Amino acid sequence: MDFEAIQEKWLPIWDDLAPFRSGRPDDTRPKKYVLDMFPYPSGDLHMGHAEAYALGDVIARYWAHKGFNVMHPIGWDAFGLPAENAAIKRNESPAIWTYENIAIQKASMRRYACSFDWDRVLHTCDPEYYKWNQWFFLQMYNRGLAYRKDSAVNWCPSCQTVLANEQVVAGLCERCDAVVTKKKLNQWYFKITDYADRLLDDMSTLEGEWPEKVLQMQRNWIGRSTGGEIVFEIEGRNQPVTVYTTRPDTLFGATFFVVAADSELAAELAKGTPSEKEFNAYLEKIKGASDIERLGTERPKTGVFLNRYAINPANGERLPIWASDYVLADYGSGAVMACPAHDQRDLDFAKVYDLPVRVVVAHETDPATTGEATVADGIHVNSGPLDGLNKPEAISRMLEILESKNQGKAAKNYRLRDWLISRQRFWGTPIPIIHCEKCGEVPVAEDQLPVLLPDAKGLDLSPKGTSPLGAADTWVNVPCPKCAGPAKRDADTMDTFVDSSWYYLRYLNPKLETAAFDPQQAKEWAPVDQYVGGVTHAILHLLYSRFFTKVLFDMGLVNFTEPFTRLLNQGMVVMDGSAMSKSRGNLVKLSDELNAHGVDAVRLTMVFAGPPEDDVDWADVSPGGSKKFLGRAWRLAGDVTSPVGVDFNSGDLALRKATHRALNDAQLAVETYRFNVAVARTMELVNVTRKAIDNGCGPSDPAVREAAEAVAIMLSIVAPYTAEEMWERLGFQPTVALAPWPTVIPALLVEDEVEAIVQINGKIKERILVPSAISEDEFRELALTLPSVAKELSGKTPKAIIVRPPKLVNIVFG
RNA sequence: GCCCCUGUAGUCCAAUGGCAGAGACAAACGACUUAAAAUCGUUACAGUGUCGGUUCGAAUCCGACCAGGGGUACCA
Repeated sequence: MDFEAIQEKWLPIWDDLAPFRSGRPDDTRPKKYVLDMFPYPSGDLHMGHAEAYALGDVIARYWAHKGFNVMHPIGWDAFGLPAENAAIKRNESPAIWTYENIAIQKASMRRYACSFDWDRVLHTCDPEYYKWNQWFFLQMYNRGLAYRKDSAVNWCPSCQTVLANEQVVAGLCERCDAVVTKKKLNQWYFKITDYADRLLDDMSTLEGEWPEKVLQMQRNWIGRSTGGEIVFEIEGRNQPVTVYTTRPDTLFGATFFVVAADSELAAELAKGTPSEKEFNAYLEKIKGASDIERLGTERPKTGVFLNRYAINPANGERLPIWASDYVLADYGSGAVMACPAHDQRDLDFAKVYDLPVRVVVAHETDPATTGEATVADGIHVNSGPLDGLNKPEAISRMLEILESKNQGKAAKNYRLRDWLISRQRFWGTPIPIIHCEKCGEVPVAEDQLPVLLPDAKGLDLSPKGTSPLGAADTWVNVPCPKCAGPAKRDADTMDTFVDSSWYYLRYLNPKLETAAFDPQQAKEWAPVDQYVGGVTHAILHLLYSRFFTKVLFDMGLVNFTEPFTRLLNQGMVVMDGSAMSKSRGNLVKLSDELNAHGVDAVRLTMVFAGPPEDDVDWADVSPGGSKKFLGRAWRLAGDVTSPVGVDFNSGDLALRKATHRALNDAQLAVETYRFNVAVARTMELVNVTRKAIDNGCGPSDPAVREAAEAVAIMLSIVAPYTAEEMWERLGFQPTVALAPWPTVIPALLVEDEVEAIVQINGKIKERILVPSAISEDEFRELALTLPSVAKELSGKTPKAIIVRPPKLVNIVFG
């Protein structure tokens, strides 16, 4: 079997037949939307793509065989930094590099036999696409969900650019390994925190449909906690400060008060005090601290006493106020009540500065001497009205007391922060806002969209800390839409995660000019029935897309609140136990593997390697073995001598049973993501059929044809070229991709007789053939009258006899 | 530190609480061959990370521990 020739033979035929076009209006088949995460066009496809798309293809092709109108689109996540870097290096527009790579990847996907609907392709860098990013931005803006604020962002002093969190690896810039620092910039945000509760609570509908791991990661990321807000008066300040705590029950144990050193509150409190100088010096020190230092887990606590006091609302005590960097400025109110006996961080701090530790929850050990804060439940002491209560009782009692005095209330808090979408980069979606000295922020009118990117020619794209767009004078300087005075466009571009948050809807009608997507089509196709992609996107992309979908629901544009009904995370392809990389020298090139073994063998190897969510170690698998198997399957089709349409009913019963058992097991396996098992069933059927041909019913038996046809169809979800060849050899017209999955005949799944085991005290005594329909009484009787069993029984009365027809009888003696 | 996942033949992996083996890789031997490759056939290989518990019965359920992997990083 010459796979090169076979590949060349079928590609034009598939182009012609386009079996996976899903847009025909007269198509009455039920719809199914299968979506692979779209690739970033950096170079050609690699082994990771090969695995992901092989798995997505199994699912898409399977449902097509099962009679569904499957939509399986592909596109490119085409904005992003690598294009910009390539552009700088090659001194040309990022667009050229991007579209070149898209063409390369597209050709590889075609060769890889991906069952994509090539009529639905989209590229996020097309103005026709990013126009709608801008439109969504304006909708967000109008709904109060897009806003600007100053905040400290990751900054690489060497590259002179802002970095996303994902680009900071262990405190270092992923590109140049410089130590990343923080820089304060005015940035755009989407208010995802408004949706925190819904993002969390709606996950109950994804239970069992998404990997538990992903749901867990999202829950942790959102990080909802419950507790209370407590109002502290500050001596010498009119305004009180509210702090959030999960442990209002320990308020009587508070011995000091801490504000985030980098917060405005800290600066204000320090001002004019004897501590001001010391505070400023401290602030300088921690501002210079890199993430590396910050990441040190054993980092000792530091801080400055501000010579100010807060009043504990529970007992009127004066609490010294400290400023420290162990309190985060952007969580809660940037200030905490410190109860060292029952909070480890507070205890660590108290130990450094010799602050008092007061136990309010009784425990065998004393935190002050052990250095271990006691966080467990216990009886409250030294706490006035809370004495004698346990933790939950004390929490609600304290909240009642505070509430009655207007000094606090129950509250929730989230770890989730708003989504920073500004990027100081060229190759992205321009933010459709114009800044006017007189009118302030003015949104671009919807009918003026898209705000096109300027020509990159002549622009300096090299990173320098400000957006390259700002230097495009003719582009950036525009009259204010409101007052016609001089104004400037916002020069930042959007995070590319905006692009991918709604692309699944654009596929429904990627050429639509009047809207981002067609709500009617969305009703018919969306949400996505099956999403397939890497676990690397477990948090950000999936969370953002869920957020967008909820906003769209609130806008009345879609009638669902979750974008992806089922999610499959495939593992990575690794080599010798570790991720492939050039520097490690363990890179396996996909094109080499394809040239050596053929597309089908590589796809089969990916699918057969193990459960899809596990990593595939290319050192552990055998594309050569896959190729051999494909040859065996293919030869089967050539051996069949009975004609197309022969009546299978007269075929060899044993082989027919094997065929229907295999079909049944394989479909069950595919539907539960056990693709490797489905392949094993196919291999089993091939082996059985081979034996039937050579040493059994012979090649002319109709059951052999039935089996070979089943193999072709089962194989076509994994190895489309081989399956197509088999289908042709079996006398059919192309394409096997549209052949219906054979209907499993239930009667052929039933065995007349099965081997049962008889146990005595759980140990196997006998194996007997019994009718599979045997009744419990008959089965028990049969087992008990076996000579060897009867011998054991003589004179003794069993304590219990467990009968599980038709598989097992267990006779238990005391 | 906290949270999650996974531990089954030499290797990758299967087994609704019911005979540990479906499938494959690698190995050994054999057939074919002048020989090799390819192909075909045969064989061998573990008692399921450890300890305890539940059960008539545990790879499977529960608990502790060990090992590997992943997520997260002072979130009050």
